[in-house]
Amino acid sequence: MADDRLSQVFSALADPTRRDIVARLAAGDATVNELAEPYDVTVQAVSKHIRVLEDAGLVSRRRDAQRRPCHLEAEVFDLMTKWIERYRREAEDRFRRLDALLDQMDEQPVTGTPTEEAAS
Amino acid sequence: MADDRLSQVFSALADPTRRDIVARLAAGDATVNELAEPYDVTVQAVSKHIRVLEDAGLVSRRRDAQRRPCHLEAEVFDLMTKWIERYRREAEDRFRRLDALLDQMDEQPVTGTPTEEAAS
DNA sequence: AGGCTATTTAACCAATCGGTTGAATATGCG
DNA sequence: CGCATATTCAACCGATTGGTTAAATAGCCT
Repeated sequence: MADDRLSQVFSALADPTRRDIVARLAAGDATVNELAEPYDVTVQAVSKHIRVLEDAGLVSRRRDAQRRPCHLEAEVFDLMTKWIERYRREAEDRFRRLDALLDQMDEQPVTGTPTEEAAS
Repeated sequence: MADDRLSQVFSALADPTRRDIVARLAAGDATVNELAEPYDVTVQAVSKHIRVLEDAGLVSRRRDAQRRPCHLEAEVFDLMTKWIERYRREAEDRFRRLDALLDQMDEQPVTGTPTEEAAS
């Protein structure tokens, strides 16, 4: 994986277990053990998943005695949505222009040369 | 990588070269060779990248003689934005409720027991 | 048919990933 | 202190990834 922030975030969310962890953290903070409970992998594996989310900036952690509760940092989502929305909009605009062109051709079929069109 | 659609899409966009390809396709369709030109990897490597984007449903392809022009399928972005927005909203709502609670405590500091509060 | 261009397939390689087990570290509690 | 709990670190393993080179396939053009 490339080490830029956007790549890290997309990559972190490319794993279903990590997405599920994020989903659960959206409802409230939780410790590693709490998060690990529903999955049938070891707590060490979950600890690694959390590390990935933390490195991506999606999760931050407090200290509470021997516990390390996780907190979702939802602002990072903005990075993704901005990227996504930008290119979605570009593609949709292009699509709309094509639609408009087709409508225009429907009303006024192109039968001659561009020169003829310019003369009208 | 898990084989569910959302994982595929996130995973496909976790690579900067593939994100750049998507960005360029947002401006208009292009062939494999055209897409490969600016990068200093082989055209075969780019062909593989396009395959990944295609499998994720982000790109579709026409046939034009020996060329295979790529077209961006922006609808798939919806899958991601829906997922992201859902949990972002949940986390922000939680944050807002916490804010409201803090404001309330500011106006009316908690000095007694819950029983006292109920009696007032 | 034969050659040129565009693209994919195959086989390989080093690095990374997601998982494991086992040991280490950190902190609260009696 | 000594023990239990929570979490991480280290070493390892098989599968996947992103790249390579070399060969195969597909479809123009003369």
